[in-house]
Amino acid sequence: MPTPNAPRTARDRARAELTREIKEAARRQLAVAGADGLSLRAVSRELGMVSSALYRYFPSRDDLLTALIIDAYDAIGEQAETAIAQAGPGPGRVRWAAACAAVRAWARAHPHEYALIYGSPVPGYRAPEATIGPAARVPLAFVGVLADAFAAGEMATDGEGAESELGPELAAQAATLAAALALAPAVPPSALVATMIAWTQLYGMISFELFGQLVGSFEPADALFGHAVARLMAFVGFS
Amino acid sequence: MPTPNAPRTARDRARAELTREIKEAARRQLAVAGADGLSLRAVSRELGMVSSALYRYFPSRDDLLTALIIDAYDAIGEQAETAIAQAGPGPGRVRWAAACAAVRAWARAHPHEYALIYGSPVPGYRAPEATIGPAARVPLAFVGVLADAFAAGEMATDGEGAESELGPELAAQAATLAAALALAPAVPPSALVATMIAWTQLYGMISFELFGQLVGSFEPADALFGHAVARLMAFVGFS
DNA sequence: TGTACATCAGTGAACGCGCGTTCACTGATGTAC
DNA sequence: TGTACATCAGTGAACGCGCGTTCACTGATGTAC
Repeated sequence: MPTPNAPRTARDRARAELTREIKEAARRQLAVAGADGLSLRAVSRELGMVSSALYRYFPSRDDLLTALIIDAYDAIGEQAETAIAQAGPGPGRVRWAAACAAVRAWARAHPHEYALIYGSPVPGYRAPEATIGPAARVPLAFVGVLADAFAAGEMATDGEGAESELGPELAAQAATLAAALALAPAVPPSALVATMIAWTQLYGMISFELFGQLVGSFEPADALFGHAVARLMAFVGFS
Repeated sequence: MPTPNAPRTARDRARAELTREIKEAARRQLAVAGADGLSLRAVSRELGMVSSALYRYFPSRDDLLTALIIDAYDAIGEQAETAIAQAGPGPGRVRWAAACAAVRAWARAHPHEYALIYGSPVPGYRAPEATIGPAARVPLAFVGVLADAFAAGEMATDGEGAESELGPELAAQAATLAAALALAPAVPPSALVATMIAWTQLYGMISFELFGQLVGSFEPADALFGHAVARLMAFVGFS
């Protein structure tokens, strides 16, 4: 009894496999030439096909690029989610730290895919809506850890002054977001802001490391990363 | 009496001016096509010249790119330095905040040049050593503010526990850097690490804003930025 | 001040290259009866 | 189970394009005497 939605025929199986191989070859291309330099002809060459054959699988170069972007977002998101799950049901700070380490590990293992999704945008390429969901997985994973920690009563509450510190505009943005994510009222807006700051910090540190801005100062970056993650957890409010 | 080192002849003056115009046209090209897409032919077209004429000014495409990179680093560095100088001799936190705001303002005003220097590296392009000095100006500007604040006794010292918190590897890296920058012993290594973290944070936030990762959450980012800068100053130790 | 020569900026043609995409085609695989 | 037809994957040639770089050249600008 075959799995539902699984390819039925040999043709379907061959198609699924070739689609995967095309994306793999394209990912290898990314490393050599970057997103701008991704070339259908180079991909087809690597697969021993004629370039026009790729059009049976992807309607255009941009569609292939989109597929790679979605895959990359999904991969790094899944890595974060898995790390959180494997960190088990202990204190939230363990899951948080595991997620940070997982994101960095994925980035270091796939620097060109990381650059594809978090680097400077490719001029002339407009990311379609289908990328929005996958792109949100990593930040949502962090928010999930945060919400669980609040539910478990682990978080240091800043007292009544916390919200006013945000200022009216930021408080409003955070409240809107908290409502949209169904976090209110358990998770205070200030914690959401702190998470966003922690996430931009994580991103900044990984990008500096990968893009070579740390060369000559804090390289290798393991110690700096570990230290920053620890400090950031206190900043977000993990006890 | 002409300024020393100033162009003497009409030919020299024309050369300096055209060099400037070429770089300006190239910067406009960056916005359209990105660093990868920067094309000598497009630049020459915009200037009404034949493409081979550019070789009188830049020996190759990569050399033009290098010139743009150095200019961009110098421009954002100078912006930071100027902002610090204009913030006057008051408390260091005022100069620090001014520097953060200046860096963000420059990035928003020149997003494509920002992407050129801080975005994902262009595959196949190797930044020459001449970029190292200009690249260091912004972080050094922050370090300068930090050192002044320590000299003025403004910084909250963390007590004797501060260094051990760093861990041996990070403490060693920071100590080496502090010595190289002639900051020891006035500026403790932990403050240098905190500055580095603040700088990666600043970079992460600006990049997220510019590269569109904030769309749908904390956009416009002014409030988030102001809040983060304030929190980060406390983190670094400004009182 | 005037002349002879050297330097330099810009031209236009050409080189060899790689690219995305289209199109009519052949032959293999799958489907309906 | 066997046959007739439809679907689909992959081919190879071609389209029009833009690119970086080289090279011999012309004419203007600068310099030395």
